[in-house]
Amino acid sequence: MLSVMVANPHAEHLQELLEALNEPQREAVTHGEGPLLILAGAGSGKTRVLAHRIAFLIYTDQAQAGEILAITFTNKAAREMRERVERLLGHGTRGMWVMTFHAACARILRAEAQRLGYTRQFTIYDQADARRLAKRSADAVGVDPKRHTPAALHNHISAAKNGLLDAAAYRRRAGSQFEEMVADVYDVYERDLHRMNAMDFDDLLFRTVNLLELFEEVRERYRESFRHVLVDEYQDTNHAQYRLLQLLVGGGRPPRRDEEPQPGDRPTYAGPLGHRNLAVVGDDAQSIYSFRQADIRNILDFQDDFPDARVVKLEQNYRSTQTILSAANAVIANNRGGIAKRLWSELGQGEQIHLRALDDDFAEARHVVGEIQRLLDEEQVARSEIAVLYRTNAMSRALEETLTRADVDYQVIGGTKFYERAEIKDAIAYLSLLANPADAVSFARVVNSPRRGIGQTSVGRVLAFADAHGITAWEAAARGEQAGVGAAAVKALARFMDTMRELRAIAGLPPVGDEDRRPGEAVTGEAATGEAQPGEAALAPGAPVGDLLEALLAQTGYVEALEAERTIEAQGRLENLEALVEGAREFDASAPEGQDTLDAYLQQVALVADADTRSDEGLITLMTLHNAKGLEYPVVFIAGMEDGVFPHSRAIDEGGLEEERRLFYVGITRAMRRLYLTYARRRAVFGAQTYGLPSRFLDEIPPDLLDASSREGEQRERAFRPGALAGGFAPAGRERIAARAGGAGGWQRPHAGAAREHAGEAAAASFRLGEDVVHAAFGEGVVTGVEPGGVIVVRFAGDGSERKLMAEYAPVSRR
DNA sequence: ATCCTGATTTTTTTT
DNA sequence: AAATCAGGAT
Repeated sequence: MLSVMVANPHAEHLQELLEALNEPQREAVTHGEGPLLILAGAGSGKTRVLAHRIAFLIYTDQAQAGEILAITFTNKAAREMRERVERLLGHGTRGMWVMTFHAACARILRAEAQRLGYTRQFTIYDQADARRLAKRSADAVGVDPKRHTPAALHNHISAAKNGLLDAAAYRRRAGSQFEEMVADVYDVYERDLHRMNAMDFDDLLFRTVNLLELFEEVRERYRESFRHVLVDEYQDTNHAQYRLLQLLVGGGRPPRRDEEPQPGDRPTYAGPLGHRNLAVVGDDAQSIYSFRQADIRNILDFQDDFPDARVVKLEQNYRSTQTILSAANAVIANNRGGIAKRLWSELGQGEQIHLRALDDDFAEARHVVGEIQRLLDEEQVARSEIAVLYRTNAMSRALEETLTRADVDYQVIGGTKFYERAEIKDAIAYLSLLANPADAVSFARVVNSPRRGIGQTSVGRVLAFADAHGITAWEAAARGEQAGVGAAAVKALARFMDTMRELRAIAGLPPVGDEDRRPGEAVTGEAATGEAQPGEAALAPGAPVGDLLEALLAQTGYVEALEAERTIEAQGRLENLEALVEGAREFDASAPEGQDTLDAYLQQVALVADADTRSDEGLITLMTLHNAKGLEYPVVFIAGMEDGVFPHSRAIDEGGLEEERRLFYVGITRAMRRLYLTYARRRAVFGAQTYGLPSRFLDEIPPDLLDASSREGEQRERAFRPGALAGGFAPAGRERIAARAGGAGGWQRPHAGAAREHAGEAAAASFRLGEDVVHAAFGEGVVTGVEPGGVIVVRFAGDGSERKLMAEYAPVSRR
């Protein structure tokens, strides 16, 4: 090692790079070629190790920037990784692939899609689009929609894809009538996707694996190109991702029993070994994505895959106090199996953990907010140092309302997404349809939005006609009459198509019909090898995406229709669209050399959830426990510590307790100095009151780690400013918890969600447009809309927000 | 084709 | 509590 350093022109940098590391970290960073497994406990500096390793590989000339593929699970993690590497190198990382699995696959497929019978403009369907398509497929097959929801069907298909089973392979394994039916739906779903030149999220992985298995030349090219592959959060990889990595680095093992090929399956590639320069980092105790088919065995069996792998354990935690670590260790000890790790910290015992019981979800929220206010005022804690975590997104509501009321600024990570709003999805669907005329889902979405007099029936006829004749929705729309569409709708369709053709011209796209191969006709085998240079732009660059969007919104009449509504809600939608255009302009400005900007833009929009767009400094952060993985905060609240909420009732039913416990472990270990746990005896779920018991996980925390008032049985709910709501009296957890922990068998735990009572009293006040109202949480506002079903829209003066409320039940009254 | 109303569903977690 | 869906009225 030393000799390398001395001979190296970057010797100074190198030394600096390595000095800042502890011994095992340094071992991982300086490991040379060959497989490397880094078992990194929570807070042990794994991101740091990855970033340093990348810098080390470059400084020691073991790799060029362009020869590194570093994979993360979220875009946010990717961005952070890139920034850290740039800081270490002191310059940019051009050519380095630092991105999510999905983004890397999309990029490879963009270049190679033609080999699989797709054009490079293929559309990426998000979850909602995929579900819609699954519903259509289910209808086509004649599935009873009452018995099987599209979501459930799509989940099965998704699981199959992540297991690398296509429809035929899935059918071969079908062992029940239900699975036969899923196979039928899968068949149609898969065929339609391909016909529409579209892929869902799972396809991005599956098709890339297909590509690398099928085309030796492509496989070799990417193998050579990525001399070193690094993977973060390896415990959360699924089978498709596992297989992808094996193909890229050349390694692997015989199939497991549940992966045995069946007669009729396409043979999988098992060729010569590759460079095997694969470095993975992970922690089996933090595996929390099995619902996405993550397979914890990937990390547990890494040494079977690579018997010569070097294994490094990182056990020193730099984040949390010993009290917090002890709690985390005690909790996770209740799981069976797993790789033994002893996390330790030099940060001292620190403060004990605070546990509080509250009467209901709003009392819980008031307690949390009251404590936050105290920390801000009395202890000079910064807002950015505080996070509130919860199990499900829906739980943010009580917290948000209470924070708003207390005038504490906050941000929610995840949750309702910008790109999921109807007007944004419409605009994106227009772009998708322009780029990919075969995209029937987008076609169906926008053809009558704004209203053009093309209703469900007409759209259905067009799509059925396209289906019957094996043509695209675009082509079918141009032949409305033959499709049996009524005369008025034919005219409307023609006008719509004219508009779309004009927009295609503005986008710089050629007229539809001759620019690309019809999707669905795969170019297979040898015939394809050698043609089509990846990365080469086939089309002339068109107008910038921002301009195109603006033109589109104007020419389709979309903006006009919204303006005509003259409601504040429509005003909000217009503002959202302006924000979208603005974002697109920023994208244009930073896009490299104008080529294929539309495709690149659509890809980014599809793959970048705004959970990872910016997170403002200076705000309290609210998010789900899942979203918190990889983050750390000096002060962490975990709310909703009740059985049925956390662990979630579905997980209890389906035997997912160990994963829930890992999720709790993740939550605890986010905290650096201070950890608060709260639960509510009563909580509104789906608008009905539910009674819950304290989470069984609370019993697993050694009582001496809890602070005195947590243990001593009673304390007052913290006074809540302003407007001092009734401070509830809370005889707290200890007796009940201790009683249960002590008494073997304890008391019977009612099935979660069993106890419910009806909520709300009547007094149906009818509100009228323009009336001044006051809301218990949001304050003063004005009625800006009255909708059917007793829904009113209120614009609040406090924060300018607009919210839909149930007039009958919401705490609003006339002012 | 579109609007209106009542019924049903939603809540795991995400690329 | 609020969103979505289905069926019926216009």
